[in-house]
Amino acid sequence: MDSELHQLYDLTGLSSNMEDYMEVISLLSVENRVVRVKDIAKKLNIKMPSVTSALNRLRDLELIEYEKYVFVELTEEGKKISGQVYNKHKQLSHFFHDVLQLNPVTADQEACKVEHTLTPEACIQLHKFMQFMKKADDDKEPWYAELRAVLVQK
Amino acid sequence: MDSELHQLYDLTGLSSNMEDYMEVISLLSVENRVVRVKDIAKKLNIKMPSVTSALNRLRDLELIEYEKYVFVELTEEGKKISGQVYNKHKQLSHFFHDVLQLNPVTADQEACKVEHTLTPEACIQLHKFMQFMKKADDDKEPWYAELRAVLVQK
DNA sequence: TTAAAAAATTAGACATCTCTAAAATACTTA
DNA sequence: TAAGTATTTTAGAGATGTCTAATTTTTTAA
Repeated sequence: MDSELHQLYDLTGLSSNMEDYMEVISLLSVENRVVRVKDIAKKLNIKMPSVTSALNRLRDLELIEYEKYVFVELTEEGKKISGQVYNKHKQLSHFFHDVLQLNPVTADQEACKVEHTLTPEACIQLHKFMQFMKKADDDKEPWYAELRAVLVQK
Repeated sequence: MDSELHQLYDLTGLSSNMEDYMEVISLLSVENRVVRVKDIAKKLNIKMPSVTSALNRLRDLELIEYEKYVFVELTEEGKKISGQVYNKHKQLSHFFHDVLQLNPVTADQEACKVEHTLTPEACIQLHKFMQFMKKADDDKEPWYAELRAVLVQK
């Protein structure tokens, strides 16, 4: 159990920016048939030449398959890493939305930033915490309703 | 009340690194009589020339008073900003320690990283959340004891 | 099938933040 | 007070990650 969680939250060894690229590539490869430089740039709010140079670095790290003018694909290693980042993201985004009651968009933005900094240990604890909170919500615990009321207040 | 909180958590407009410098300078000016380049470097785990160049930038921003070979002091604006960062830090460190049950050192490290990314809105919600949790702890709510038990488990 | 439009890349610059090596300044103590 | 030590700064380089302008390649459509 412990080792499973560790696997989920293992560090990638990538910079925040590179992790962002991996995550966006992963998202786009689900959303669209192909992953375009233009779309990566749009999602990350940067210009295309920045994407090209990032893709070259990610290819050198063997996290993507990429040749000039050809669409991008994740390698097995790349899928593993983007999956790890995405798991952290989901966890955090739930925390910010379901617990702290931020609106979904803000919760997502917040998760985007924090996901790169959380250590495996913190993720494991957050995971346990979120399970507890989810159960309280499902069981309609009165204290959980109170918490929600407090957080929704201006 | 709302505006008070906003003031506490307002963004500094500084990069993560610059915020770290401000925080360390603030800490050292409490700990020691004077703030030395050497000590800043040690706290941030970097070399002295990096500190010198950061100090020049912070002086240009009028956040510190600094002249070559003379000890560093925070300006009023600098105190305000380092205070804001420190408040976020304290909040987060409590969350990681008191709620998620990370050990104090890890909790502090985690806070150090996250403190630069949290928006004012998220901070406000976290603040409310922490107040609720503290009250539950003080009131010895059974569910709070359960939560703690879950989080302490391996 | 070829001209126009769209997409992507290259080239080169710039900001941030770090480093090492060497020089300058300040402090200490014999 | 002068020599030696500690501290700080300068100079210059390198990594990361961004940009604009110009060029190249691919796609589209007349």
